[in-house]
Amino acid sequence: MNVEHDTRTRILSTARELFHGRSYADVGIKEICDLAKVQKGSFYHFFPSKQDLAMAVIDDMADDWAHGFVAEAFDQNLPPLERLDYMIDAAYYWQKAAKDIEGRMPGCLFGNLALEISTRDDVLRAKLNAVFDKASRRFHEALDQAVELGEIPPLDSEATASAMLAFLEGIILLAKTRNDPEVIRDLGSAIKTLRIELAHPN
Amino acid sequence: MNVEHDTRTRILSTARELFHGRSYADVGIKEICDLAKVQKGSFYHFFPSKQDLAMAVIDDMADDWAHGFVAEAFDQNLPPLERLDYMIDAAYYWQKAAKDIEGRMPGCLFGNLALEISTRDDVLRAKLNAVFDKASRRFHEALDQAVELGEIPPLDSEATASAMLAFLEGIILLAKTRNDPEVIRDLGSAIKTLRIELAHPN
DNA sequence: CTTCATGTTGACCGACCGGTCATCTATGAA
DNA sequence: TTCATAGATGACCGGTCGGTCAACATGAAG
Repeated sequence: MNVEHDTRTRILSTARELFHGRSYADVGIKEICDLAKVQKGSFYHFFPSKQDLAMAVIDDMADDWAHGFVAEAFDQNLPPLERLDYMIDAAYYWQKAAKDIEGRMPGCLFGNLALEISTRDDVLRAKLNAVFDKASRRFHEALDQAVELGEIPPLDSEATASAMLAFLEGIILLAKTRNDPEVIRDLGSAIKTLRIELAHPN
Repeated sequence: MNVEHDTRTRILSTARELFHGRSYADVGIKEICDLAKVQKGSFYHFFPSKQDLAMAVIDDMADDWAHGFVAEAFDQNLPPLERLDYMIDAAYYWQKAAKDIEGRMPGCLFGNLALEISTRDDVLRAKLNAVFDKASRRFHEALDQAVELGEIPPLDSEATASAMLAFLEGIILLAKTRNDPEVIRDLGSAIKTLRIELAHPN
């Protein structure tokens, strides 16, 4: 067992929770250490800086995400268009659960961090961008398959995929501002109506 | 002339710029004072706390916004559906101008603040929510008029309006993460395809 | 038994945080 | 001329920030 990395893991998951629930700037290293029951010197043994911690947190969350409900939602056995609904549902239930427990909607960690730090830290911005790109590719794939199966007419699937991801982030943003996860369900159904036509192949 | 309020105005516009370009937590009162050429004591003469400053900044920006290009975009003389494109265009040009000057996309001040502080400060959250509500009403009105004019079939105009606002915020978020204002134009066109049907009137 | 790497401890650093306050100045009305 | 008020000044507060460091514990390899 990775007892050797237990401390690191504890730091990581504590930081993830705190960053997600509040913000990057608002959470101090001391607070993370206290909650994770780790000494400050130990922290800096594993993470050279707060920025490095943020990088690790993003990686960690992106992994859990990709192998968790995103993998479920974009299951190849599901009809492509149903995957979109599944993704919305997953976001809804996640945020609802969080709100039921903590009383407030944390929103999407990636979206939160992106808006908070992408003007200040280009490295973190690039990393978050990569996460979004990867997510966008899932939508892209689903759309291409839907076209192949004749479920929808041909369209600019790459741009539409990005638009769908943007819409997902947007409704989570709005839901968080309203502190009401139901917004995700109420508006989320519209994701399938989004559509960007193929450019004229002049 | 309001020389009497010149100091206050300088604080306000400086804070607005800094909050918009970076974040709430990352900008200190000292920095605002230095840039606005105001003494700290003077600052606290006008604003009881940083939170009050944020409130004022949001009000200030919301005013400029409502009377500025939002008023233009949602001009009653424009065909309803064109207003949507106009709004996307306005967002695009604004962000592009900002990037050309400062090298980075600040995104939407309201969206930025909403994700950063709405889990920590319910008063500010409520204020931002009100701003979004007001913006949503413009979309709502445009949609209702489009239905009236027979330009689009009847739909749940209120929910669709919210979805459109969410989409706008979402593409700005994605564009900011990519640091590329073109994203707004490329994806923005899809806003008109968003559609939420009326609930079954069983 | 020694060596060395991995990890732990907690005191410590300078800088900065949001916020306070006594003091001073400028203005305009009585 | 007096007086009240609005505003400006900058030193000061306790606390926290991200980060450093030398000393120490542990355990496996030689």
